[in-house]
Amino acid sequence: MTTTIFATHHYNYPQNFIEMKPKITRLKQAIKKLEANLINADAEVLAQRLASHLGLQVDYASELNANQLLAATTIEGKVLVIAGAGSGKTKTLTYRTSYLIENGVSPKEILLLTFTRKAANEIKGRARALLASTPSFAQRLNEDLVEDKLPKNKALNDITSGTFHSFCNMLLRQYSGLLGINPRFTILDTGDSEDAIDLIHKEKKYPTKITNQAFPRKKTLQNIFSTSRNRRIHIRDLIENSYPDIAVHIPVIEQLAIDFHEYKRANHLYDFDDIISQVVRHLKHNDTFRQLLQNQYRYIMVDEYQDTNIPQKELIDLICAPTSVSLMVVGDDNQSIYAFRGANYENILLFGEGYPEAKLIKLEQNYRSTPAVLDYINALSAQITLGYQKQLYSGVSIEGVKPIFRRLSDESREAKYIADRIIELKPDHDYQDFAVLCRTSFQSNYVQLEFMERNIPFIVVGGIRFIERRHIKDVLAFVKILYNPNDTIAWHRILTLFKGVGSVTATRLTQAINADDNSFEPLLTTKFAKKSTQLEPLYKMLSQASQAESVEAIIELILDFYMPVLKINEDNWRERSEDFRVLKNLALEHDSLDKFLENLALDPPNDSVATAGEPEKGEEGIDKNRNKVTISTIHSAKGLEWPVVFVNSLVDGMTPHYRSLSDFEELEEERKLFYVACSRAKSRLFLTAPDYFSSYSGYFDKVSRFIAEVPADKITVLTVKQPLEESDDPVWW
DNA sequence: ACTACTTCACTTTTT
DNA sequence: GTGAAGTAGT
Repeated sequence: MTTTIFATHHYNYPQNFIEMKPKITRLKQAIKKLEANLINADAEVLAQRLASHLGLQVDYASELNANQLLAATTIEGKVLVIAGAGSGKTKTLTYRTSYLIENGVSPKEILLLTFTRKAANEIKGRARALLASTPSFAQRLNEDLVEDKLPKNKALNDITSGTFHSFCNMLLRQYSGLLGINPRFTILDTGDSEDAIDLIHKEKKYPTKITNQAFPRKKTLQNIFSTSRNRRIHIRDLIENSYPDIAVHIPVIEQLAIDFHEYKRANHLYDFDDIISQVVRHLKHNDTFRQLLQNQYRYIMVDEYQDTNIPQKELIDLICAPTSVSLMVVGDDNQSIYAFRGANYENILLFGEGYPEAKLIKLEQNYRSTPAVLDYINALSAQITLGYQKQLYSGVSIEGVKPIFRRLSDESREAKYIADRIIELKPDHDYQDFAVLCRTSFQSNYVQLEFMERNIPFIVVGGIRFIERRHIKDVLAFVKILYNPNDTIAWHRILTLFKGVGSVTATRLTQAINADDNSFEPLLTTKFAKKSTQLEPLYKMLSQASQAESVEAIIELILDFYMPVLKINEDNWRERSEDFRVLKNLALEHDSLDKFLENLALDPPNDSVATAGEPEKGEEGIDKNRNKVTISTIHSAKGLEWPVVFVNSLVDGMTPHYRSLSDFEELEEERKLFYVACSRAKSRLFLTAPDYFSSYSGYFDKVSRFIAEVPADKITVLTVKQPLEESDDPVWW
């Protein structure tokens, strides 16, 4: 029996474990079944495979390891690739893409779905570089191109790639005729959806209270509607199970969901869920549409499959239904951390159930971490109840340093300890080699403070996103109504900016405009016109903007109008207006309104980045702006890596988060989250925990169970006997 | 429609 | 313990 750290601690197991058992059993069976279809790299088979294509330009065999090569060259059938942390997943997809093309697959037949556009572009870009770097292929490409008078590298641009949302958005617009929908729709982000729900609630005059039980807030409602759709749970069941205190409102909420849906359809509005679900609906009911896509996309690759939700899985299944369509889904079941957004970890575990003939390939060689770190993350992996068997191994023989766990009296000490280690290791590293990963963004505050005091430059990832800032949403609302005058949510947002115009007037005015064939005249002519002196200038601005030549010109006009309004409404208008520069730059990059709006909605700039600290003076060869310590939430760190990683707040209640303690699946996801955090480290991993954590939610003082449950030999626990230089704190168990 | 008071929810957030 | 959002009263 292995000794674990803090073996004396007792942690309550989630109460619903018993109920979970049948589900666990089913999942385990599905896993076992697919494990039986595991294919391993057989040198002979691979050699044959490559030999049969003597014309291959890229040297796949020397660039990839055996299983990567297997995955890259298995191009028919349905395949699940379990790609462990740091196992070269992107590289494999890149080489597979180029292998497909070298095998004569037309780029137009390839569909590559990822979770960010960045990932899709990276794979495409790297595949292009790969093919271009082999002279004869590049030449061949060019010859084709001269012939077809196509721009350079057009071939790879023809690959359909992007996120599920951008793919579906494209389909809805491109096939609007076939599907019988209006292609000029606008996209509601989460906040817009909330506003819409609230608006409908008021318009329909539904009760706000039943027997003294308050009606849920718009945020809660949006959450319920979205979860209900993404996880395919009836609103009634969802509320009864997860929101029991609002059960009296179920009938009204169900009706509201229907109203919300009709409202969106009537006004050409799609929320994030609609974009996918509507495509799924059309695929199910429109045979022409389905066959069209099935014939077009013959080679489909899906990245991060563990984080797909049910509608996304259905979308893939509908297109991939014919056995002739090739499907490769890639993911790591240990890294599914987005259940709160509807991601369904069962998709990856049940892959073999949907495709009984499916093959399984595992990438287990890790190119990131030292053996000492790998040993630890393998031990963490062993604690995860459900998943494919996997054992990561390192190609590196230098053992490295075991992860270090250190408990400190409070969060400030924790931050100090982290800063100390950075200063200590700095001689051998750049600042950009370090990352501090936190369970919640709030937990980074102490670290930020400490870094500021010590002049450690840092960059914070996460927080309020650019696109969600109020003034950005305001400006975009103007753009939206120019594109889709039926965007009642945008109208409402604009009109209520003005003093004297409230919810009622805004709704009436919007109705008048929509009823008047979307002319802006009612701003001047209706009895509401004199509610605010701003309406006439608004009319003028909109009329001008609708004639404007470029997106940039439109933004300029809007800003001229909006700046005075912002000055009245916000004290920090100067600070806020800084963001408009970003907006203007984006406008320059787009030549049409729909592309501009689409990009902002589906690929928003990640400019919510706060920075501080003095850049290093005279440091050579390093971009000052980039040489900073990263402070990030664990979620935002997924897919990234650093030589030195710190994970803080390892108190049971913070990590795992107290809201997850009573639910088996939620606790399991927290465990995976910790796994993601630790597997970001290349050579050094520091784990820290304060002595206690207390808030409105309770008082927590046990070390995280994720630390406690791992065999003691995998980690170095610093104790009193190994004091740190300035350590005057007692060491806490 | 605006304001002052009260209540409530409160991780994570690739879309 | 804190902010946003909802309610009641002007």
